[in-house]
Amino acid sequence: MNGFPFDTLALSQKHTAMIETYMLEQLAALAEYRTLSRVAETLHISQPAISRSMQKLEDELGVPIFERTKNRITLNALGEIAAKHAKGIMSAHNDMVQAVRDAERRMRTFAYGSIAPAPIWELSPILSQLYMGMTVSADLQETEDILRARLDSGDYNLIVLTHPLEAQHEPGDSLYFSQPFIRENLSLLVSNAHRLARRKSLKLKDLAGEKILIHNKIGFWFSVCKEKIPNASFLEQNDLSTLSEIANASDLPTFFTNMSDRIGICPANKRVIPITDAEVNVQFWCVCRAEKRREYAAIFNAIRRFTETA
Amino acid sequence: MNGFPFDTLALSQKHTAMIETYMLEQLAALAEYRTLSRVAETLHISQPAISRSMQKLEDELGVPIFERTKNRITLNALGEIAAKHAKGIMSAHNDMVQAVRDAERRMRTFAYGSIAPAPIWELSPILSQLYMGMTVSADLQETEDILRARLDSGDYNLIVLTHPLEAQHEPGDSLYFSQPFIRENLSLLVSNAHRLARRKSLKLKDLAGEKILIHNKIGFWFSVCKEKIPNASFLEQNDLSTLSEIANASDLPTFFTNMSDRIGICPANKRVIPITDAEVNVQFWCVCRAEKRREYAAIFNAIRRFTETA
DNA sequence: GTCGATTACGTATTACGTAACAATT
DNA sequence: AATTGTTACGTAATACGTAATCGAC
Repeated sequence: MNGFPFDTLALSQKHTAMIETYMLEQLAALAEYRTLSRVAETLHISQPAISRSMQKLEDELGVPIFERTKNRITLNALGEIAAKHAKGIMSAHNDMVQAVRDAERRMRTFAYGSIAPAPIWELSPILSQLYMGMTVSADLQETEDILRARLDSGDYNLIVLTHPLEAQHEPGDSLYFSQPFIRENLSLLVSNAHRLARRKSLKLKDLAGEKILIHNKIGFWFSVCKEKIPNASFLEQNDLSTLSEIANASDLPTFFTNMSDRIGICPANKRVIPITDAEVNVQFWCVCRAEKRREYAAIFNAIRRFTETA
Repeated sequence: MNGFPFDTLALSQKHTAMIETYMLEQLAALAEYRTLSRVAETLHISQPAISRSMQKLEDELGVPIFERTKNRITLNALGEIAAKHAKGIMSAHNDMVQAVRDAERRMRTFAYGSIAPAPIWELSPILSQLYMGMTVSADLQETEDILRARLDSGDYNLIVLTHPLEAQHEPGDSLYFSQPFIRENLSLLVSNAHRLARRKSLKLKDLAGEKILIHNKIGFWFSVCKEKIPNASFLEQNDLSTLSEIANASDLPTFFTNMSDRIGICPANKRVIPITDAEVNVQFWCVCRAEKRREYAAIFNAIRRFTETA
């Protein structure tokens, strides 16, 4: 025998030789499928293999875990315990590879979420340039809750809100770091024939009862509009180019912001009427967890430069 | 290639082949010992073996988990994560064999604890006869807390207290089942020359200031005596036969109960004076968890028969 | 008969050790 | 020179499949 020379001494009580993975896998499967044959076809190995594995497992545990009759094998009480643990270990295996791969993905990607689309249009180019070779992924979310939860869980490196986030837990040091980003102001885009076309400015409640063409992937705007405009009927559209085509071809009013023109929605023989409610004239803030502030210093510098020049 | 015929199809993405135990073991060890050579000598395998294992592990995870220089290998951030999980899985392995073997031991032994020695003298023979071939283990404990905790944890199948145990949590059904067992009454054993020798009965406080020879493995008796006898100086002894020899050879008073004679401590030219305090004239109760009452019916029947005839 | 578990036996896989090598200290 | 990690190569351990056997339904 080669290898460990003390084996000859240790054979009386082998130092609790670690249980092999395949045994746990097969035991867990046996607890599920109840017969060796079904385990065999499930795991794509032969019955005799399972039979021997379970014998060996039982032998290594040193206690009987099966109730055997001539052509039936069932787990006894100890076997059920063992199987429960085996399942736990199996899922721990999966958790391990999951965790490692997730961590790797997080290292390779900069993921952020935004409460509105406009910050994404501006921020993603900045980040892509800053994190060359990395994946920059941006999510649009309707609610702040999701954004904060994913920021805290580490799913997001950064989020964009309409207000800064301060520490509500610790009095001394903030949990979050917030920095102002772009501003966005909502206007209504109406044809000259529209009843509101002459107005210099509007309140949301002035739009009561209007039929308004609207994009439905616009983050918090959507809920604000639905909430603040009484009896409005929104004609939802989720394709941007068709939306602007319909808007041009019809007299239906649409929304428009100071950021909209950057992505090519230009008004044609229409009027732009500012909406003056505070809720729709927002200052966006980029927020990260306080402990990441140093790591993301380059980002916040780039954002500051962008904000100042823009 | 024999075996699973679809392997040829699946080779593009091997269905997340489960990580082998030896890899986890070696990874965990590497996180501890920091170099392959030290891992090798710790686990009693060669360095090249570790080297290849870690390469294979890294390959299977699909992400780099090491920082490699020509003659140095260290875990990177991902490797630390992997190692943390590996350690968890390793201990889960140990927990599994531990749990199974513990469960087996519990099935093979009837373990109980008692607040006093006398119930053990009576109960163990009964249980041994009832559970032939099983191990009957009896523990003497000084406090009820330990007994109850171990009864609840399953370490004890049964405990003996000086009072029944009723449900304090659930109003309807009791958590415990209690059945009366033997009674035990404390007396003082004194030589005829002793100042208390003429007394027909005693209170514990009458023993104030006495030097008393006492055994120190007598469960609750010890704390009761220490608590209720003011200024007593106890001469502790933990060997029973030498205690009775000293008692016979000296004029020192000792304790004695109605159960003492069963184990051969007989008074020789001494007087037995009953002590009348309620705390030292006790009724013992056998207590099990309510859900075990049916399972232990035979025990409680045997106890009842014994109690009635004795 | 079929189905399920076990045993026997040969084989393919693979984790191992030895040896040789490379590079850093 | 000593230490550390890697590669090459042959070997020993072992988990596997096939075939045969036994019992139960």
